[in-house]
This record gives sequence, structure tokens and C-alpha cells, in this order.
Amino acid sequence: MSIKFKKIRGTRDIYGEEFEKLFFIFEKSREIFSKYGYDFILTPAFESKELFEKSTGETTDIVQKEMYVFEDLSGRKLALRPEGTPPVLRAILENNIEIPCKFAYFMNMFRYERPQKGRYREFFQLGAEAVGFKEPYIDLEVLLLAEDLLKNLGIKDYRFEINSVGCISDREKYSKYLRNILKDKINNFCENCKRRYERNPFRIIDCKIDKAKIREIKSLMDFLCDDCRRHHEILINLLEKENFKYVENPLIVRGLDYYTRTAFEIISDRLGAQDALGGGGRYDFLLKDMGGPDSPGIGFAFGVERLMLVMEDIKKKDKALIYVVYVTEKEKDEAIKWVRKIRENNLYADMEWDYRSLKSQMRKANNKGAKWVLIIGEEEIKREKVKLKNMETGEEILTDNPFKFFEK
RNA sequence: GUGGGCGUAGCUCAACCGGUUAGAGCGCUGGACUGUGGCUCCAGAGGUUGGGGGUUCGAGUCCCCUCGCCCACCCCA
Repeated sequence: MSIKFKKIRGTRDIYGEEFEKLFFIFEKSREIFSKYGYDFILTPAFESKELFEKSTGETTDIVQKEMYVFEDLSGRKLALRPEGTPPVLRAILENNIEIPCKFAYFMNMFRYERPQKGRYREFFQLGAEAVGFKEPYIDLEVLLLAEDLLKNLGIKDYRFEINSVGCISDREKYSKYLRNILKDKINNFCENCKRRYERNPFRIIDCKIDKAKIREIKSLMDFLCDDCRRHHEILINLLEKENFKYVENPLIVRGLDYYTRTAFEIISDRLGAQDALGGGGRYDFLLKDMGGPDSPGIGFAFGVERLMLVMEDIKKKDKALIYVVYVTEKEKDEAIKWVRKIRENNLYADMEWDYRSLKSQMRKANNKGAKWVLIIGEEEIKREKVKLKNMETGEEILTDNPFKFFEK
């Protein structure tokens, strides 16, 4: 046998235990999100390419080199969504949904990257957006919500890392400062940093190789304007007051252009190099940039596959299987009748549809973990009974009403 | 996009320095047990050694290309 088709790189087939986990996360998250007043939303898998260029940002890696872009037959330039925030905000604006509002989503995303542990080209994100809340109190709620989700999924080894990335003018000031102070030194830095200097100077302070050289460089925190500083201080006070466990990490930059002020990541050390379970932050100017009202927003997303990696296996509780076997083809019709009758009583029944030897049917029942086997042969039909076998004890009973043995 | 490791039966893996018909365990099918699963024993089916090209008398093994998987860099969920 040589299979003709294979799934394409970075995509996955999800079944069995994996599917159970994925669906468990979805069901659990619906419970949690409804406690916090978030409604679920589903948006199209593809949007205009421009939506992401204008919101995620032209300079980001996501837009520059990771988007699945294509033209449809009419020549429209489209993109498979690489992230959830722009489509959800677009939907809020387009449907005239009253702001403030809170939405959650569980959707697949697409990014053209080299696959790695916890990283795929099609993956699921579980996220939320809270639009129209200016004060840091919503930041607190979002963080509490994210942690509530983790706790309810039974995930333990995580930490919240929090930072403020200021507003756009703060970042411009900082960017100018960095370029200035590094102008003469950059040639001594590693190749990565040289590239970062041009594209994204913030990343240089995160460099592991040139750690020593950057010690005297000020952090973005020192460049926050009064409003941004105040926002951050209130949030930190709130977190302390609410006893929320976190660490401040001034190196968090986030790869998206629209973030302002609060930015955070949820890190797990049970993952490989891709150690972020999730991340998020504020985007106070994005709605306006998208042609909407001057409303702030905050959101976050978890990588569902990464959650699955750090979660314990879940035990799926099936109904007890009742397997119906027939001795020869002659009893097949009778077997079908019994399977239907059992299912009508909301019990789990199955049988071998293509005839195989009784031995083979019994083996199948055993392999499937059947609790009961209903045996139908010439003898049973003649006496208008069935033989019921308990697969744990091996005990057999001849009865005309097997239902009294199936405890519900 | 860059670097490293790896592709042999459905699964996990063997096969010396290039040598004859590519093996084992598990799983599967059948039998011992003609109307009965698990345990044991016996037998059987199952392979274009990821694909293509090259070197050689001879390639699973060496070389080149390609596809895929894993890990890391970059970046991110």
C-alpha cells in the first residue's frame, strides 16, 4: 500500500485522545467565559489581506513573511487569518455591536512558519477581546480570567509576565534613544542584533548573547509618559491588592504593532523553546485606526495546542458498550433489531456489520472493551430469548429481557 | 529563511567494513477450542527500505537532489 496523499506540512489530524482534549478545552472555556460575561463569536477563516496589513502591522513578521495570502477568482487579495484580534474587532464594527462589549473565540489560525514543538501552521487559539474599557480594572479582569482558565484546565506550571509598552509616542522616543546610544556600538553586536537594529531595536535588549553590553541601557519603562505610567502603577497596585501572582518583565515587547500600555505573556517551563502558553495586551488606538470609534481595548489568546501539551490526559467516560454478536448470517436481522432497540433506550450498542466468525466477533467485543455481549443464534431465536454474557465475569444468562441487567 | 538530527512492515525498532532471499517484538488474520473474548502454543498475511538520480560486479548502508518528521535560531500562541 502506498498512500497517495499526505497532510501538508505543519497541519495535523486531531482524533482520539487529542480530540477529547481539544473539545474539553472548548467546553470548559465556555463555562469560564460565561461566568465573566464574554459571548463567543466565530468569524470567517479568511479576510481581506489589507485588514491584517493595517491592523496587525506592515512591519510585523506575521504580515511580512508568515501570512497565507491568495487571490480568489475575482482577483480579491485575501489572507487566512493569522490571528484573531483584527477579525473580531472588524466584526464588532461591521455589525454595529454596542461598545463596550466582551467577546471570546476559539478559532483556527494560519501562519507560514517552520513547524516546531508547540508550533504549527494551522493551530487553534482560545482568546478574548474586551472593547471600550479605559481604566486598568479591565486589565485586572482579563488577567484573572486567563488564570481562571488555566486553573480549570488543571494547568499548574505557568507564570504571568507583565510589562507596559507605553503609547506610540513613548515607543518612538525610546526607539530614538536606542538607535542613538547604539549607533557606534552596533557593529560589535551579534548578527541578530544588527538586523534588529534596523527592524525592531526593542528586541536588542532581549538578546542573550550581548547581555553584558546592554546592561547600562535604560528600559522602555523609563520612557513612559505620565498617563501610561499611571495606568501601569494602578494595575500593579490592583494586582498586589488582589494577590495575583506575576512577575514584571520589562523585556516583553510582543510582535504586534498595535499593543499599547499593558502587555503580558503566560509562560510555561514544561514547553520547549516556544514557551508561551499565551499572551495579550492593550490596543488603545486600534479601533480608531480601523475606522471605528476612539475606544480602547484589551485582549489575549492562548495557543490551544500548547495548552494540550502541558495538560494531563483526560479520561473520557463512555457509556458501557453492549456488543451484539450473531452466530451465522441467518441471525443477522435479529441482531440488527437488538442493536436498534438498545440504542432506542439511549444505550451504547454496536455489532459487526460484515459477517465474521463468532470468535472474531467476540474478540472485537473484547478489544472494544464491551461490558456486555448479546449472543444471538438459532437456539435463542427458537426460544425467543437472548444469551447475555458479562465480559468481566464470563457469566452467561439466558433471558427474554436483557434490559434489566443494563444498569443505566 | 538558517542550522542540526532522523525517515526500514499498521506501531516500536534490528540488519557488521557495501555482500546472497531485509528480520524481531507488538498488532492483525486463522488454527489448537467445529456456538464464545482475555492467557498459552502454532501458522499465515503484511515491504518499491519516503521519492528521484548517481557511484559500484553488488546500495537499506556511500554521494547529490527532493519531500516529510523532530529539535533549535528568527519570531510567535
